[in-house]
Amino acid sequence: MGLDPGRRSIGARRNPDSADAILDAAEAVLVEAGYSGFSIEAVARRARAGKPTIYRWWPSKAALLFDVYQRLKRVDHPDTGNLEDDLVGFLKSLFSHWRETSSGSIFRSLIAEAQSDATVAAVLAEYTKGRHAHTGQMVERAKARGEVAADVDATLVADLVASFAWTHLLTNRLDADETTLRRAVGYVLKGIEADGSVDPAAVRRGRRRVIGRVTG
Amino acid sequence: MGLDPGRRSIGARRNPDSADAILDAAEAVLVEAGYSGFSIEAVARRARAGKPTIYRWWPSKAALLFDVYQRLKRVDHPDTGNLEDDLVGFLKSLFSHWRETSSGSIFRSLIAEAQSDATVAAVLAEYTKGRHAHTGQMVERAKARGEVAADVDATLVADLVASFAWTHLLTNRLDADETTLRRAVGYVLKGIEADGSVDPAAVRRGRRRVIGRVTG
Amino acid sequence: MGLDPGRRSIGARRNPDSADAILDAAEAVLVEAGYSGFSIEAVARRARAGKPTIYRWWPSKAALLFDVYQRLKRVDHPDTGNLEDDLVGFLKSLFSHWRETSSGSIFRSLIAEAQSDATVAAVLAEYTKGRHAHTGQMVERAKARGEVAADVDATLVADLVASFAWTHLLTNRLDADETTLRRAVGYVLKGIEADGSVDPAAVRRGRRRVIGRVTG
Amino acid sequence: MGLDPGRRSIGARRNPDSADAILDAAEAVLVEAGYSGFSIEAVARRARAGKPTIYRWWPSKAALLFDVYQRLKRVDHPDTGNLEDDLVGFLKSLFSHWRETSSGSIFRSLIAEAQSDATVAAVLAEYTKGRHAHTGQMVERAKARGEVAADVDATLVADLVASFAWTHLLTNRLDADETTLRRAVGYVLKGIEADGSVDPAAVRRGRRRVIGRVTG
DNA sequence: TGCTAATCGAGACGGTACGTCTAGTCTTTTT
DNA sequence: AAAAAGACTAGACGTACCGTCTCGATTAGCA
Repeated sequence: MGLDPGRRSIGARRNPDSADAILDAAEAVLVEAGYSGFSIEAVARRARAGKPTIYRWWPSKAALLFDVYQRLKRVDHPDTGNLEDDLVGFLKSLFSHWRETSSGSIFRSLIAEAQSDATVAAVLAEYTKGRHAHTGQMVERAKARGEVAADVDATLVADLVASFAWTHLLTNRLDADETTLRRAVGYVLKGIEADGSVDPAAVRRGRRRVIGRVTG
Repeated sequence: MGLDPGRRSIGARRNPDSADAILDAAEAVLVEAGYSGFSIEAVARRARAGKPTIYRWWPSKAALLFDVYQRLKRVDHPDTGNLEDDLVGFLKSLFSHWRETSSGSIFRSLIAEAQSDATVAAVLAEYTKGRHAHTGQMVERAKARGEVAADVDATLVADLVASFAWTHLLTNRLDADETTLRRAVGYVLKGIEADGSVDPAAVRRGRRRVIGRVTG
Repeated sequence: MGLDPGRRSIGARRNPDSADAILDAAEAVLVEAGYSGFSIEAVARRARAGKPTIYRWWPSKAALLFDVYQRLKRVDHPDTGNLEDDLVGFLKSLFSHWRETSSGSIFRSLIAEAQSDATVAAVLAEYTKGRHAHTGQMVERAKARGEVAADVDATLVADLVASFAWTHLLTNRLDADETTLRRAVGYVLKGIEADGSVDPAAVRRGRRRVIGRVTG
Repeated sequence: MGLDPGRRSIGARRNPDSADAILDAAEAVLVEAGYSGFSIEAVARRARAGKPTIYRWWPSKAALLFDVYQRLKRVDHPDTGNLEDDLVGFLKSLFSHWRETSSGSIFRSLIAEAQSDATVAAVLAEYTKGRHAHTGQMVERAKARGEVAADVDATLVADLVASFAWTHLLTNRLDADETTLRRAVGYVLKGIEADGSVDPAAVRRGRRRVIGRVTG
């Protein structure tokens, strides 16, 4: 861990060991004590760092959280050649990433922090926008393949999907199974109206229930 | 406001004036100082109430927030006889309610609070579940009318729609115009696939089977 | 003890059971929790009485302490026919009374209380004056027997002896053995005994009154 | 007063300005509001100091009182070459010191505090012991001069004299005139002189007039 | 090589809020 | 009329953090 007791200044420039020790400590504190126990004071104690050292490099609690999150965040947007699988795969990997690393706790904390700190909110908004654009590319690829209507707002679709993920994170429902994720994605992709025509469950069972507008 | 300086005990039972003054003060503090400035101490000061009086009736900051929210929350689930209009109307009224009253700030704060306090998280989860069930009834009505496939998971649809609302609240995007809301609802209702008619299984097998609007 | 759970009002007059229960509880609280844990609140809880009931009959914490003390205080001023034995006996019985009942704690508390409450101080002063007069009677009896010079200030002697007792109480030194008490009394006595020989007043007037054992 | 608004940390060590401001404030609060109005909160307000700064250096209310008292306490034990004058002088200077500075209030408070806090009691006991030893030296000097019998317990004499002072402090009787003090001291002294028969006035003149047990 | 400047751990500082405790007052209900 | 019950405002308790500050030590890079 970053508990290097003899860590000192390395001269008139940032000591990367300190930065690492602080990020390590921040993650550890968050995991062990939760967001409510996460304080600059606790991180400094854990990292054997002076508080000013933290404040020098991270202006706020959230900035620190953000860096910790960035260090962990590696969610790929798969390209299976099929939008449903892309989206389900994205949600699955995001959920499991949030569940199995500390990144879930961190991101929750970040969202919470944004509710009381406007600058954090701005940063989070910016970040979210970027992520939506990124996720939206899966939809754009589907458009290019002709899977999806050309006038569909890819960012809005990304927003719908990401929103679903966010709220499940925020309400401790990251244990959703693949069936539920696939069903949710299916609703966005194919709709739920009676003559939207495909029953996803039926489809999965290998049968089709044609419901409407079928003639002859 | 509730700044009744002469408020006293009314005997060995709860004084509703005090309760009101505290809820009023809580709302005012939240509006004026934001979630970061929202403290029991500040509420007590504003309400001219003793802290123990607050703690006697609300075990936590969140419990107080919750009551303040409940006092304001009046979002109806319209019954227009048409699911799209129902859902768009629901989102519109929810967004404007959050935008135009303090309930938006309060609910954001509540979600934030839930991230650091497990009991709040539990209460919020319970509440959310109830709201989803309620919203899901719009879908159930549509099912009954035959608008929506019988095996659609109404709660999941409600989840999708509510998630969209939550994230817009949490990221300061309550200014979404009706067009955007209608489009988002439309995606869930009708799907986004090119002609609403792709058999995903087929796609998964690399082929496309046109299933709808098939003539002859 | 006074923990009668079903005690009720007995109508439009003071309920002696309540008074007793309160005094019992006050004593018990003082013994169990010490002066720092002694509060009207705690006494009310212990006595299963309402705080107003206590305040109705005892205007202050000290008034209650005083009554509790009075209930216990039974220190006799022995008359052995010899002043030294009288005073030593008095101190012995006072020390053991303070040591072996709760009255020591109570009186200490009373003195402490008097330091922050002027009305208590006044009551205590009055009480002390009365006790000194009482104790002084032992000296007066000795005067009558000719043991002590006629112009000795009996109250001042009582003051000296009582002061010794007070400070030993206040500094947890009630374990003084009889030898010490007798020695202390002895120091005071030999100066006032009829043949202790010098009349201080006379000395101050520049004259000497030889009192005893002078020959030639 | 100590109302230095810009007082700040001077690095990772105690700021003597803060300490002074706090001691000043403590004394002022005690003088102005009395012991009942003396709270750490009030001292912090008065000193413009944070409560934790006070608690960092003084573990309890009493520790603070003690330091304030120590700052003021300058009672000399005079050496007039005559024990009576030494003791009367000591009492006179102690009484006037207690009367004319705030040290009287402070010491009273300290004694009161000791009645509810065992650690304070211990400190006070230690302090008292030290003072008695100190005062006892006046008696020891008198022994060396042959004024006092060799087997007299100097500490016990000091105890008797100090007890008299304490109780007068605790019962608002610091207005005792010199005659009373001299009489009280006289009572104790005449009993401890070498043969119970010295004329103090004569001693003061440097001569000893044997008055008792004189033969032929 | 010696000086300057930035960085480090450390921890004190003035503050604010926490959640609990007690003070003393008040009113209703019960006897 | 008095007791029980318990709510009320008020404010102190001692603790945890906040974000800022100053210190003395350390070391890179410039002179």
